[in-house]
Amino acid sequence: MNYNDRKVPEVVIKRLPRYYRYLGELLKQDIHRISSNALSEKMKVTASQIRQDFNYFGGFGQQGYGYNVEYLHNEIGTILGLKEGYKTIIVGAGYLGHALATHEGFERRGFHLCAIFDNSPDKIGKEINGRAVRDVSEMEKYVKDNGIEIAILTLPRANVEETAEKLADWGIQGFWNFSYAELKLKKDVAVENVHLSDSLMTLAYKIKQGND
Amino acid sequence: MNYNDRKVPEVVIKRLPRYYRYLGELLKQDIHRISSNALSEKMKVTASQIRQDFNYFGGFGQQGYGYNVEYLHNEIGTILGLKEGYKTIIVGAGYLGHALATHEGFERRGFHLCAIFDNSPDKIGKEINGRAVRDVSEMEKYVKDNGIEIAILTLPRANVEETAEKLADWGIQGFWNFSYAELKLKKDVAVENVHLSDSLMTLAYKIKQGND
DNA sequence: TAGATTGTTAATCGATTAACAATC
DNA sequence: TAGATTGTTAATCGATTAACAATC
Repeated sequence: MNYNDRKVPEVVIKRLPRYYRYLGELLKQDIHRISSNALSEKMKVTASQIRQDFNYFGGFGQQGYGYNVEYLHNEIGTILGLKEGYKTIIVGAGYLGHALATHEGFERRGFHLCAIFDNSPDKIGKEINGRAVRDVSEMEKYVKDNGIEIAILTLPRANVEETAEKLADWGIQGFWNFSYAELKLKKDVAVENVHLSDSLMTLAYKIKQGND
Repeated sequence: MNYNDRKVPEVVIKRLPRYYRYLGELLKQDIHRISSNALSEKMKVTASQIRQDFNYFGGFGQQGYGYNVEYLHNEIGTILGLKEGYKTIIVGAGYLGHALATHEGFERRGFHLCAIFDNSPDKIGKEINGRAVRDVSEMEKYVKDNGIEIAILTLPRANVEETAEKLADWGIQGFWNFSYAELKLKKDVAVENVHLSDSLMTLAYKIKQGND
């Protein structure tokens, strides 16, 4: 699991993408060296937490020097699995599917979008970002033949559960689920649920607090 | 802040939308009464946590009976601020803006979408869900005249910071930000950042773990 | 070498779980 | 009344912060 088998807490994992993001920013600004203290100021967390977090994976710094930004960025990318180059499909070619298909940061993070599927005759055959939308009836063969690993689910709620179970049977290892339902699958596959409504409700609460 | 001024921890707030979601489901299934124990099984959390969470707001149950689902659902909705009917605009009429504009759960959670803005001549005037896309040059007047409270930011990263600062000056109280940048504004307004890339990276990590 | 800053242990803080008296 | 289940206090667990020795 990591260099010394301490279990990495969920909260730490959740912070890794944010570190990755900030380190990427630093690189863009041509900053190649940073101390936990300087980084903590930028990110509004404690330096202690930063050092503690990195140490779950073995420590990437050097006493008296700090961290090499490029190296650290790269290591975190590796830990997150961004070098794996996962083969991905999008299921559901609505506006959201469209938005994700044209999402720039996608390929950059090692996700290779192979195909887009839909069941509506209006959409099948139309091009999205240079790719023709395929008929879901061809999906089983495509997924199996091409060894697809990740499915992005942007289809209507009613069909999600059933579609995902099938996809898992055909070999999909991870789901990025945007439908309202909380996906719970029989097979033990990775699921990341994106609940936009939850996020919106959190915003509503924050505004209400501010107005008190 | 709440019925006895204990500060509600951030983690509790984050769980409220999920409770709200599950309670809504129960109502759909015509279940009108539930114990913390039964709910805990469905939601895969401890009954203790559920009771503890609700008690930050004063306790909504009855000994020997449990919770009235409708009442509880309603109360959590109120706590979250879903009854406020916030006036909302979308800034950026790309695919993501489009997706959110047609998002069904939107109005249902008390957000009233008033207008959509873009700066591209290609998009201005086009209809989205029955609303003409407006020119951003009219945005200041529109926001001020109509007392808009929330702005959903689905515009390119490069323009986000500047646009958001202006909007805050014009009276916007909350931002739902989808751009890659982490919004930090001078004014003290509510910001909910949605980092789709972070979510995707978390998925990548989970898959990698599963494969180990 | 002296100064800086990490890696890591120890102390603190907060959140979760357990337990049970209150009460419907 | 007896049984059920909450509201709430106390115990436990885990995460964050502080401190400092190791070392570049």
